[in-house]
Order: sequence, then C-alpha cells, then structure tokens
Amino acid sequence: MTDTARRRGRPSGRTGADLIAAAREVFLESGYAGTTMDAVAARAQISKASLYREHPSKDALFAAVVRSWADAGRDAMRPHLDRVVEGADTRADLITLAEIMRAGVLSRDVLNMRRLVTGEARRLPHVAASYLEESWERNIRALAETLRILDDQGRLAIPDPLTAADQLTWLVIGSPLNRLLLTDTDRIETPAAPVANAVDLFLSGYGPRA
Amino acid sequence: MTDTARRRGRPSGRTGADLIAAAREVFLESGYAGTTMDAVAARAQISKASLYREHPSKDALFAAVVRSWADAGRDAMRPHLDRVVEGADTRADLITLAEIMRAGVLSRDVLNMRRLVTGEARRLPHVAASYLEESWERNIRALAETLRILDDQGRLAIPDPLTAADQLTWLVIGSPLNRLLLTDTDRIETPAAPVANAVDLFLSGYGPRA
DNA sequence: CCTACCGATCGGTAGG
DNA sequence: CCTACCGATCGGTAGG
Repeated sequence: MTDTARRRGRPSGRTGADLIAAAREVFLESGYAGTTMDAVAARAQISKASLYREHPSKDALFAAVVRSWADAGRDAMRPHLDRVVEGADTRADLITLAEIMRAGVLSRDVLNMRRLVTGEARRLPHVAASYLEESWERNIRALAETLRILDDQGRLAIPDPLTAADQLTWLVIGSPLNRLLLTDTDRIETPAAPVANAVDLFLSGYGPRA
Repeated sequence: MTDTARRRGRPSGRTGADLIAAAREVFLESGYAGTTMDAVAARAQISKASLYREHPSKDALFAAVVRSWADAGRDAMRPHLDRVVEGADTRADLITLAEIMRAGVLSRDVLNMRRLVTGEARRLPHVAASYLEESWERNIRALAETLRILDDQGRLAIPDPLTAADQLTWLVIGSPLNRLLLTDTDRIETPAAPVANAVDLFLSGYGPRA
C-alpha cells in the first residue's frame, strides 16, 4: 500500500506492475487453468471489473505476465559472463558459470513459468515465441559471444560459438531440467546435480590446442 | 464396427484399447483443458455414460492414456541400439542412432504428449513420474548399457555410462526440443537439426584412447 | 470502483 | 431378470 495510493482517491489495490506481480504469483501457484480472474483480483485487492479494465482477457493478462517475466530475466547472465572473461582459470570459471546457469534454470519459479508457457504454446504461440526469444535465445547468444571472446583470448578453440553455447547449456541443464519438469516441483528440493562432468566433456572438445 | 460388435447386443463403439486410442487422439489434438469428455465419447462412438463406466473421471482417463503411451514406447530404441553394437563404424553408427533419437523425440505427437504431461505434472505427479520412468529413464538406461558394451569392445572409453548416455542424449536433442516445445508444433515442419556436431563433441571426450 | 449477475459450458450422474 | 447403453439433466463454476 504505497503513499501515492493513499494520497488521493486512487485505487487502494495494486495496479500496473504490482498487479502483474500479483497475477504472476497466482499463475505460478495454480497453473493456467487453475487460475481464476477472481483469485487474481482478490490477490491484487481490486475488483474483477478493475482487473478487466487493465487486461481485457485472461489470455491478455497471462501475456503481460510472461512479457514482464522475460523483461526481468533479460541479461540476467551478464555479470557472470563478464566474470568468466576476466577470469584466469578457464575450467574453474566455466564450472562456476555452469552452476549459476543450473541454479537459475532449475529454480521453482522458472520451472513453473516454463510449464505454464509450454502448456499454452499451442493456444498462444506468440507468447511462447517471445518467451523463447527473450528468456532463452538471448541468453544463449550472450554465452556464445563470451565463448567467442575466450576463443580470441586463446583460452578455448571454438569454431562455432552458437553451437558450442547450445551444447554447453544442454550438457549442464538438460537432464535435470527434464527430470524436474516431470516432477511436482513444489514438494521437492532441487538436487545439486554435478556440473563438472559436463564442463570436462565440453573442454575435451573445445579446450585450447595444447 | 467389428463383427463381434454386431453379433450380439454388445457396444457398437470403441472400448478398451480402442477407447484409449480415441482419447489419446483428442488429448493430443486439443490439450488437457481443451478436451471434453463429450468429445472423447463422440470420437469413440460411445455414450458418455459408457465412457464413465470404463474410466471414472477425466483424470483417470488421462492417466490411462499416458500409461498406454509409455507402454507402447517402451524399448522403442532396442533394435537401433542393437544395430550400433553390431556396427563397424562407431562414429557413423552413433550419428545414425542420434538421428533416430532426434526424429523420435521431436515428432509432433511426442512433443504434444510431453506438453500434456508436464502441464499436468503438479496436479497428477504420479502420472508424470511414471511417464518419466517408462518413457525416458528406461531408454536412457538402455542407451547407457549400449555405451557400456561399446566400452567393453574398446570402441569407446566410458567411465560412467549413465552420465555419458545423458550427455549424448541432451547434446543431440536439447536445443531443438526446447525450441519446439516453445513453438506451435502443429504448424511447422520439424527442422533437420544437424547431429554430427553433437556426436563429435561426445567422441572428443569418450572416443577410444588412440 | 464494485456488487450482482448473465450466457455458456463443463465433468459427472440420474432415470428408464 | 440382467447387461449394456442412451437422452436428458444435474450441480457447480468459468469468463465476462
């Protein structure tokens, strides 16, 4: 309840970004079908009519939630990629980076958002497409650019950075992501899957020419 | 409309495995929420009452569909794995195997079934868990066993077959699977993603000690 | 801005 | 009488 909301006769409930955040909470907790517009309105402490005034349909509200989620996650890897470029021990740097990637992708909210978007991908292809681009391809390209720099530095030998970025990513997260997507993620702890094996296989193919 | 159905007062519509097949079609076409029990009954040419007599609820019907799907896909890779064991050119054999894996996992029905199961994983965790085990872990273990044999034959050097099987699998299918799950798969052709890069990275780590 | 309410549709079950 | 099946309709809830 912000001061601006109190100062005039403005809405006492949450609107704008706060409304999106409330809606995101409900979608992540209950899934798409399990989310009712009543529940979102209640969570945001506004009436359903006000909710529909900001977002003309449930699909539109969902699209706004996914859009804001993708915006927030944009360039999330940037500082960690920079640290690898500035690092000295390539293997150790890549393992640290891989652990951060793994922890991010396998977190509960990220898993549930993935389930949400993939589940509606056929009905809302443009929502899924923008999620893929903003939350995924963008980060892969950033990783590829980092690998290209490591190649320039002579720390790695990467003929095709984009392919290599895809390979490192899926070596690290493929198996645990698949397992967790097919598990009730709300009940379990994220297992700390080992990441060194993946990095070592990656380095066996892309390590500097000795 | 079989003869046995006509001979007596037996059901003229589809029951048993045929009913499951009809339900699978509808679920794959329309998704979970988009599937109505009326549509399933209509597809199977039986009444809803008859449908409910065989499957007490929509969730139970869905569970039966997933179970039969997993059963059908069990050991689907077996003949192709055997061919690798009997082959002569390890790299060529693995590329052929990888292409078959990719084509299988990225087919339209398999993708839609994955979306279906992951989408309901929180509501029906036991359904998702059995799908994971029967349709996935089982095939990974079979691949691991094949890699272990290749190690025995001296054609590969695999310290941990299960880890290596996971790595090969995700090198091959990770990126295109992710892309296709976030795409309206009904409208597009499956792109023939190159598989040789993945196999070569795998072999750079696990190739025979020269 | 909200309460009250609608037209439509769903999963599931009754009577015959 | 039974089994197998259907037309009709229920209670409850969704989006709007």
